[in-house]
Amino acid sequence: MTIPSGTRKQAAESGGAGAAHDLRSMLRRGSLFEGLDEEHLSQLVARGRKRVFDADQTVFLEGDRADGLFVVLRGRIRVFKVSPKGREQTLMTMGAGEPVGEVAVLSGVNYPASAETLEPSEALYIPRQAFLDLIGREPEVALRLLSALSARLRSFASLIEDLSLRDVSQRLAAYLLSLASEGGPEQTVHLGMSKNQLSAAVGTVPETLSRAFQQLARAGALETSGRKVEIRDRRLLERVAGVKSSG
Amino acid sequence: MTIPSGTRKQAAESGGAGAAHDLRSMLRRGSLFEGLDEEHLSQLVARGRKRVFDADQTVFLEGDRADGLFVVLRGRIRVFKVSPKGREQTLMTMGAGEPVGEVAVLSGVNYPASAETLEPSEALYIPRQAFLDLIGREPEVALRLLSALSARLRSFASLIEDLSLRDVSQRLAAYLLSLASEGGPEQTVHLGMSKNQLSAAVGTVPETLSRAFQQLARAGALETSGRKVEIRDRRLLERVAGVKSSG
DNA sequence: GCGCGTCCTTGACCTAAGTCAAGACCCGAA
DNA sequence: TTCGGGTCTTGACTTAGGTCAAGGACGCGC
Repeated sequence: MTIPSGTRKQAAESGGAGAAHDLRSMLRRGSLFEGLDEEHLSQLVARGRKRVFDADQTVFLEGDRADGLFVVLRGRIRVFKVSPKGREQTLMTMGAGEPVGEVAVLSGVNYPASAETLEPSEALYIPRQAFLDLIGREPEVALRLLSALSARLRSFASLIEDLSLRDVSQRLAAYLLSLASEGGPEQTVHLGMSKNQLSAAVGTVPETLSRAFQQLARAGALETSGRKVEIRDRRLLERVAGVKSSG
Repeated sequence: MTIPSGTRKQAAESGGAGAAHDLRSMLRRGSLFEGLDEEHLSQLVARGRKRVFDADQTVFLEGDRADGLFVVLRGRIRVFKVSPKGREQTLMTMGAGEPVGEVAVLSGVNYPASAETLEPSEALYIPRQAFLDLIGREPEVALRLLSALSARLRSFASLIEDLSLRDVSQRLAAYLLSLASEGGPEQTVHLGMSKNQLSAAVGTVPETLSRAFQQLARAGALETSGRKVEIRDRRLLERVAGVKSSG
């Protein structure tokens, strides 16, 4: 429902030349390529292809043959699964500097989930072999990638835990707190996506999400207006979420 | 409930010497260290420590400080999360040659989940630094590890999908089929764990699991007896599971 | 300002699945 | 053989949360 086929426009492409310097510095910003030397970076950019996306545009679909991966340069991409009946479950949301679709490159031949943009975005598309060459040659990058995948594994594990062992209000509270991360007891957080998409991230349907919000609002934990949520009682929210300390 | 504290016996340990050759060939069996040369392997074994576990013994608990990882030599280890109320959700089950706890070594300082044996098992405990040294020095191993983590990410993603978008019968059917993997339309599969543990793997409670079995049995898809399940109608089971083709 | 479409909320309903409490079964020990 | 312990199943009940169908509310173009 979030990806009516009519919305699958073609993304703009641009060859390796042009703003190559720009690209390199953008890549460096992400933890993955942080300390990478000029030469390897240039090679990567030369063999890659920048792609520009509108908001809510499909990046790839589950099952598509994966000949490469994307590194987000700007914007946000959400990765999700779709049920036969059209319900969606978001697996993760990736921002600038983070890789998307590398799992398909490292094992298997097609993307294990679908991906779309949450806002106007740019990504560098890197062909499989170029990426494999790089990590084969630069152990440093391989190590960074290992730690990135580990972190993702952690977050998947906690999503599994949430879906299996906690109810919608708990998940919503936890999600909001993760957006709020630091800050005082009162604070405004921006969802950065539609309530529809939020429901997919939290693992429920819009109706139930709405009721969960209502419940938290009635309890005095927060107030909502559009895509903004004002946290009124952080402690309460933490109590609802179950205050899990991360490792 | 599966880990009453009284069960946390001390695992037997043995120094690097002794059956070192045995260990090396065992390690080579797993895909992770498959082609590794004798020297690196010896180092690994020298710096590691073999540990022997009974069935249903705790290997580590979520939150424990992680100074190293385990490589299963024999038996099976299941990794799981526990809710405040004591319900469990198993994340994965690892067999011979597979690493357990490497996520904690690669990112973060403590184990993100708990682990226990499903049967009498042996594992090589490898201290963090020994492992990091190895993958820093042997790009081949790093690559293998990357592909192992990718595969795990895939399986986590599909567990998330299952928990969020499919019901218990579907999950059970899919699980049984994954155990049956190949083979004719009629076939006996061994669960290799108690129904209690199976319910944690499938993401439910024993009562509901029991009813799901009953339902599938009444439909003629299978028959159960103890820890064995006889598949009577594979097609039907596949239809229930939703026949997901893997990538 | 008006009308329309999209997104969000609300209400009423229904069903999957969790809880609680017995019982049945199996097995090993005495 | 009988007792006692786990483990599994069954039944009756409750509830979270999904579904369906209307309404609102907001934003945008005209």
